[in-house]
Amino acid sequence: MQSGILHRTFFAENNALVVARELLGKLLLTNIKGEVLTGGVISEVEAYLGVKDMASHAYNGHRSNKNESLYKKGGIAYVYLCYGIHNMLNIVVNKSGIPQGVLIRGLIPVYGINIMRKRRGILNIKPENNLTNGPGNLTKALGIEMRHNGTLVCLDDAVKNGNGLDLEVFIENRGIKIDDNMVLESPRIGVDYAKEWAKRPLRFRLNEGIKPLN
DNA sequence: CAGTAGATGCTCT
DNA sequence: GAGCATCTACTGT
Repeated sequence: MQSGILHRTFFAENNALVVARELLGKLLLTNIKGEVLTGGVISEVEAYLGVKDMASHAYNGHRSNKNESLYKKGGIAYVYLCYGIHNMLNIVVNKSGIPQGVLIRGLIPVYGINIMRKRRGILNIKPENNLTNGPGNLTKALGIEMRHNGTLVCLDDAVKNGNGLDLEVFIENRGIKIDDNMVLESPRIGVDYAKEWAKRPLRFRLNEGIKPLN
């Protein structure tokens, strides 16, 4: 895979399982207008496998204004509000009509640490390794909001302004290799209601102690 | 440490 | 009106 912002084909031509695993070690970055670049290395993700997956918002073909983004062609953001407080970021994957996504749950902070602290409202109070851990925390640190729902997060030649210059939220490859022995697999968080799907190992995270930088 | 209550707002029934 | 793909602070060891 080339370095730089990922291309839409990667998201649109792979399933959530493949993309989830591959996103570990990539950089999730935000360039919110008028602010400094913020973000870091993706360290934790979950795959949501769509219509058959009881933990998915698209289970059994469920479809509404809220989750409409999931049904679009991969390579855009699916952002929704959880517990009335937290914005959750998924990357939509697979072809149009196949509603799969990858939830971003954790980052190793790299860029714009002070801005991220400011957005979190913790300044110098909390230790840095909690700055972008957890799906609600990282969206807050990166300035990701509901207005980003449905927006492109990668390059797409077929789309107007798909050259990456206008992206506020995007994913980059910096050539960080994540070997299988660096990855922990476990059940997903907060989906106990999903019966047998609650136990499937669809959560992937970097082993503690491995902190790839640059 | 582990366990839990409360905050909070929108969608769907 | 219920129920959420959560987080923090507070309790009790």
